[in-house]
Amino acid sequence: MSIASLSAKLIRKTRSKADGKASSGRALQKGQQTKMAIVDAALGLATQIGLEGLSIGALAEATHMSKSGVFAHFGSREELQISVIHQYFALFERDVFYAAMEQPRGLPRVKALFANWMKLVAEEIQAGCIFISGAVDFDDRPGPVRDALAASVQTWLGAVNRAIVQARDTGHLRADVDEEQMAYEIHGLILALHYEARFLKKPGSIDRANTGFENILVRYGAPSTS
Amino acid sequence: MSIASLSAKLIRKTRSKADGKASSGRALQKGQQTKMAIVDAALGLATQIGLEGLSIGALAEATHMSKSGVFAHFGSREELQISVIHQYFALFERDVFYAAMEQPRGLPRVKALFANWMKLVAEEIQAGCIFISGAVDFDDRPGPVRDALAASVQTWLGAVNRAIVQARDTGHLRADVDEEQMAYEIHGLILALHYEARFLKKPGSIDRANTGFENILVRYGAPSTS
DNA sequence: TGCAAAATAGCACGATCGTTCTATTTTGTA
DNA sequence: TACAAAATAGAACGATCGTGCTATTTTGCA
Repeated sequence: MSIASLSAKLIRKTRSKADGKASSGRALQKGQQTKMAIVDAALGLATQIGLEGLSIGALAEATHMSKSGVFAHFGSREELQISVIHQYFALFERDVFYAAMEQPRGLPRVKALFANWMKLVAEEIQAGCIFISGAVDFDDRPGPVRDALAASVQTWLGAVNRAIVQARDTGHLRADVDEEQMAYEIHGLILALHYEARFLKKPGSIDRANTGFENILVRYGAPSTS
Repeated sequence: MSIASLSAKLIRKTRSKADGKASSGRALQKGQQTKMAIVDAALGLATQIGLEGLSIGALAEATHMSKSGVFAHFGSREELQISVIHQYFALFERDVFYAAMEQPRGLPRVKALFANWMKLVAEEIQAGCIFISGAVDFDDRPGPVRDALAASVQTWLGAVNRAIVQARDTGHLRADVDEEQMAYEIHGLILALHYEARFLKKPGSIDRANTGFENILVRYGAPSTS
């Protein structure tokens, strides 16, 4: 719910053009369509070569447009990168967050969040995850891109924390569970999957991440539950 | 031991110039000195902006040399990056691996490996770790740089695995411990520390990593031991 | 102390980058 | 259908990149 409203705000901010010229009633739509197509292509490129490696020239070639034609939709490379981040966030929200919200509160929802997260990152062993690569690209570079990326990640991690708290309050987890600690350990399993599977190409990493999650559940699970 | 011999091989390969001209008995040394100074400066730059962000121009400015003067020592940017990787590996080996080898085999050594690793990464919250940033930079780009980086990381993770096996054989860990699984979970704790502390600037991450390690020890520790 | 070799500097190259400016084409409506 | 606005293209800019080529300086030994 709160992750949704925040995401809506982010997307709205992206849609509005940077310049302050009030659009005089006219509502053309062709531009919006191609802009969406460009952002989609940009997301595809960014997952492979990272947000930093994303260049307008390569993006123009991928979309069969001119550099200036692509550029005009964003006004700056930073704005393009931010659009990509918001697009990825929306995708992440749909496939991981909302899909898990169909499960009842408590342990089932926590399990679903992790399972969906795993599924996405497992696909990203081939494609790359901009929440992870972007963190490295921008961990030392302040600015609006970094802010947008950190905000998206923190929103997501906050959702994980809330699900853990609910599971604790429902009695599915031990009463003394520190949700930040549990979320931290889960986050580590995901990051290790991306590192060992994507970079080191080590087989069996997915199983190890799942086993790690089961170990965490055993440790933090309420005595009554398995 | 084996991590040492491999490291020696890597360093030797770096020292030898790329061209095949047999140096005719003469043994000048000034060049080696400045080359080491350049590599040190390059390592400092690379930890901040990453191996990919490392440029010869910036490095020349940092060392008060000309671009071509710096370049001549390596012959290519890739060779420079590889030299930086080997330099970082040697540093890592000294501060983390060898320092832990002073502890007796078994649980003490495993604990020391993690503690030293934590100490280094905790310092790198400010500086950045090229084993982590490099993994993102090169996870989709084959070549000698990627190979050198992956080889260094795998050597290190192999050392961790061996220490875990020793601890299991010594009876300090449960007999059914899967060393790959335990090393994976430890690796995740380190990666989450780098991510949450360096990128998200979230306080308390160091404590969470240490708590996570204690949790792992409780789960995998032999029943007789604490 | 001279002299060859090594080390360093200076300069220029092609390529790519983000960005700006000015046409030209396309779009949606009055 | 005409017309203004929006969308796109084209060309050029300054900057930076890695790299090669050619001086010039520095080094270490005979």
